[in-house]
Amino acid sequence: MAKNIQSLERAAAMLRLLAGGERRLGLSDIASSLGLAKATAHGILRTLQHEGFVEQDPGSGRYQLGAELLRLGTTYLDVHELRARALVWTDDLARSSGEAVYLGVLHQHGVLIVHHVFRPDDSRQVLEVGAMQPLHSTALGKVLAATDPVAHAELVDAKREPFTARTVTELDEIERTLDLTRAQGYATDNEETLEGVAAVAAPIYDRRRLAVGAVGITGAVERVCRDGELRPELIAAVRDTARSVSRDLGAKPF
Amino acid sequence: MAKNIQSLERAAAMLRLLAGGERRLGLSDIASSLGLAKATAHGILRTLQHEGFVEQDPGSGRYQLGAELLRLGTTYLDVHELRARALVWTDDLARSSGEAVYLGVLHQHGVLIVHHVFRPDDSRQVLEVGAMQPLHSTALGKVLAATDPVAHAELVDAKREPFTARTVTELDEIERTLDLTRAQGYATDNEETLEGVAAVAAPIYDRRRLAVGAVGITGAVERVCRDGELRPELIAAVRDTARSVSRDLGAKPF
DNA sequence: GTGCCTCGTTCGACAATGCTAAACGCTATC
DNA sequence: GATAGCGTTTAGCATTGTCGAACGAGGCAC
Repeated sequence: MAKNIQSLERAAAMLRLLAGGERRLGLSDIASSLGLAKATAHGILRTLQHEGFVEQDPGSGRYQLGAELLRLGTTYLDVHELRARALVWTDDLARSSGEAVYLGVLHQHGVLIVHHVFRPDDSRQVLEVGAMQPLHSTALGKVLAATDPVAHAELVDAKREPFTARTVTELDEIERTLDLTRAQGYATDNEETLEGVAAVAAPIYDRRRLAVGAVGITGAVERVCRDGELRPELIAAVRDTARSVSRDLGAKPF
Repeated sequence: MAKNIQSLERAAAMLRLLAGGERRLGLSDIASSLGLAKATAHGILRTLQHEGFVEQDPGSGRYQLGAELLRLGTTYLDVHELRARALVWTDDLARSSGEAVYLGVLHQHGVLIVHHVFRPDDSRQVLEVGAMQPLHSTALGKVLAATDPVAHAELVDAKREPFTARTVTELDEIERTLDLTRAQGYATDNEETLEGVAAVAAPIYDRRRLAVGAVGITGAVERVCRDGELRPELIAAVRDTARSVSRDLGAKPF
């Protein structure tokens, strides 16, 4: 394996550290967290600051993430082909289902939300684009783990946190769920991630028949479930949407 | 001035290049655009790819921005203090004015939108968080240029593009507008950026009385204007919101 | 089908580059 | 007013990233 550039790896580690820590971090904290000399950390931070990737509070001297990350992150969305193709279909799905729609792709150890359509009512909702969801408990995550080998490996390696009483963390049982997901072409999340919240998701394929993402809806269990199971018409709507997006991406329907 | 880390500067230039180019770029294009040897560019790109900041299309081998940027950019919003304080007030402003609300901060040569509340009706709207607005023609930009010396310098240096027939590009006239903005405490954009669209904005100050951002509303000129001027009640609402956020940030009201 | 061109990638050697450790000025604290 | 901690700067060394050239794989034209 070829060698990567040291200063870049360290800069990336700093950005992730700043993203993880709740509030701003001081230079000494950053240096000791990464095992670097203060001067080394300072040189990297100075450059990152000059480029807009980190900002420094003038008063305390502490560092936090910079605005350029927001600008570039938004640009990533603009270029994202899957997201662009899905935009039309997800709006329809939100309207027909009456629930919030999420579009996610595999990123590192979880699902990165790249598109989010609000539930079509006037309630206050926060945009979750850019947020991460776990692989083992969410509908989007199970779909990706069942259809993308890389996602599956990530799920096996990850520590599977129990979020609610219904969260499945044992690998054997999860594998059986993934087999079922592959067989029926969709996955559900019945209060396994959040109490009172259920979800359905289906995979999106590209022209090489590789899974490139997943689309699904999420809503209060009282609305999206009946007799403890996801309502069939919602499952059908989600699967139709996934198929439509796949076809837009060039996947053959047979 | 201290020296910055070369490889980091080059990596940042690459990310910006990838953000600027419409579609994916090839290695040779990137290397020649930045005046680097192909091997040098490849080493940086390989590291950026490993860290998730760029992705490579398996088929064509071309490079594009990576998902980690979206994740970090969203985290930037979560940590953003001004945005957090403004969240409550901007919702109220959108409801009372019936128009879309924007919150912006100075970034590089323009205004970066860090918060956007949709106009409270059922029309289809696209989220503009992460987008940039010019300093010389928008209400947010004029407010920042009038109250932040750094923003003012950026405005003077920038090339001021005429977007509509009403866009003011001459520096003398802009300076007079900025004087007026300082005197009355708000700025307007009367079809100077987009035909048929007008805006008002007011500055937000921190506890040291330094301008840290601007908040404003934007809407169709038929709704927000009367007799060719912004409606006074909208101006008052925007200024009230700006004052409330400033007070939340610790600014003394006197 | 074959040649050619261009692409992304790898290799090895050089020296420029970024790293380390120690000292600096500063602010806040007690 | 001494101290402890902060972010920052400095100087010198050797590690590190850079470069030019060569490699192998695809794609296009003919």
